[in-house]
Amino acid sequence: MDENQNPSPRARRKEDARERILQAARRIVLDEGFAALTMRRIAQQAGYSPAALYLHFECREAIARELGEAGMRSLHARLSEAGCEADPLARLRALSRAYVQFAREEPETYRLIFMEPGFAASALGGKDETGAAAFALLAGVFAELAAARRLRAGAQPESLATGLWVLLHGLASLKITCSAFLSAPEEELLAGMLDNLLHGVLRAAPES
Amino acid sequence: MDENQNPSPRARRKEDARERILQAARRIVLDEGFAALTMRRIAQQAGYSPAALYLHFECREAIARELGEAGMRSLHARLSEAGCEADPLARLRALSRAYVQFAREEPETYRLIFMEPGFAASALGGKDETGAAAFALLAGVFAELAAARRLRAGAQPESLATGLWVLLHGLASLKITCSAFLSAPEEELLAGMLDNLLHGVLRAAPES
DNA sequence: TTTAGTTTATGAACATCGTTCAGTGAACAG
DNA sequence: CTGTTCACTGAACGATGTTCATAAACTAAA
Repeated sequence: MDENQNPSPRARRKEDARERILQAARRIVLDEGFAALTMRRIAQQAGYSPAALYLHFECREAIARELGEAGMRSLHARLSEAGCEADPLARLRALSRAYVQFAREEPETYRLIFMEPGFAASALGGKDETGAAAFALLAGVFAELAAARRLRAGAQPESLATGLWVLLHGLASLKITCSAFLSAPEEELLAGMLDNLLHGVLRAAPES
Repeated sequence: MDENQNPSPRARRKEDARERILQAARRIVLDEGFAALTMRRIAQQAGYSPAALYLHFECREAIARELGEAGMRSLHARLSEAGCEADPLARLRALSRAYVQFAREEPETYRLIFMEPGFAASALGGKDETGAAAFALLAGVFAELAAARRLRAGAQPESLATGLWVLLHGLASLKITCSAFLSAPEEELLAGMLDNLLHGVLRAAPES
């Protein structure tokens, strides 16, 4: 089909409208939170009638889903940026910091991706390649450590990567829903947890 | 004031009504999920008119909050049951298993307590003693380990307890919102993560 | 340009949501 | 028995997601 090889003014304006609606929705989530993401509110912000949104999106959830996918791309970009550290241990710490930093700076986006029912399930479990790519960044660290024989016997890289994600998500989501509970600064908590993880997982005793 | 030292039939029936409403709400959350917790649905299930609920509760969120507190008591009870293990390491594993098991068996209750905005914050950060008691069960393990000098130098019991909660919550909540992502069985994942944690935290190398 | 057809946008409406309120009957106190 | 309080209801208000008939705007063919 016509991918983008002949952007007729029709299709162009339609794509513009879609993008403007998404932009309005993104702004609402950032400024007023996910709970404020209302069809009427989006329409008002985008300069449309509420009914007009249904010409470009199937339903409210479709908009939220697309917003979640964009958020996942944003998270992946941040992780990619942190993933250029050469040393795997430094990279692991950089990736972890970038992850919780994303959740801290855009809590409503993080909630939309990972804490609302029906989004994360399709984003990570389904065919979304961005989620898989983000996970691969974490898995790469442990794969590299395993290749260098720096993991203790019996440690499986994939399980470790999953465990790291569990840890990061636990910290990020608890900070969002239950910030009063995490008494210590999360950066400090994160550093301590990573230290524990590495102490338990690495073969030798690498300083830092 | 009159705590319960003169249960006039008036107050008794009022308390009964409250309890019946809560019971109906609990059933709805368990059977149809938290999203289905509607005032009209609760009223119908309890045999009341929707408006009648406001004679016993301030608003929908008040009902949900009370349900969340009851859920927290239930979680605390489960943890208490698992907390009678004498050996601290075995107790840690039992507590962890009980935690994720609760989240697996009552995911909607767990979501209500820890994943919805405005509940966990008040339950754990505020003056809710049940949440603090539940956390104390985890902290007790590490306090005991510290007293027996089985923790590695520099390991702070309180931080370790928080870290364990982070880990458990990460596993429980990812299982709920993103079950497709956790490929390995969660029991297996939990065991591996606990092993890593202990390997990194304990002084000697205790088998099992 | 005129005409026919498709696309885009709207306003009104429906069902459902949380919540409020005037009114109704029953249970209580004197 | 009487007057008052209490538990409860039906109807309503505003807001939600969504649909539909209708109108305006743009596109393509005559």
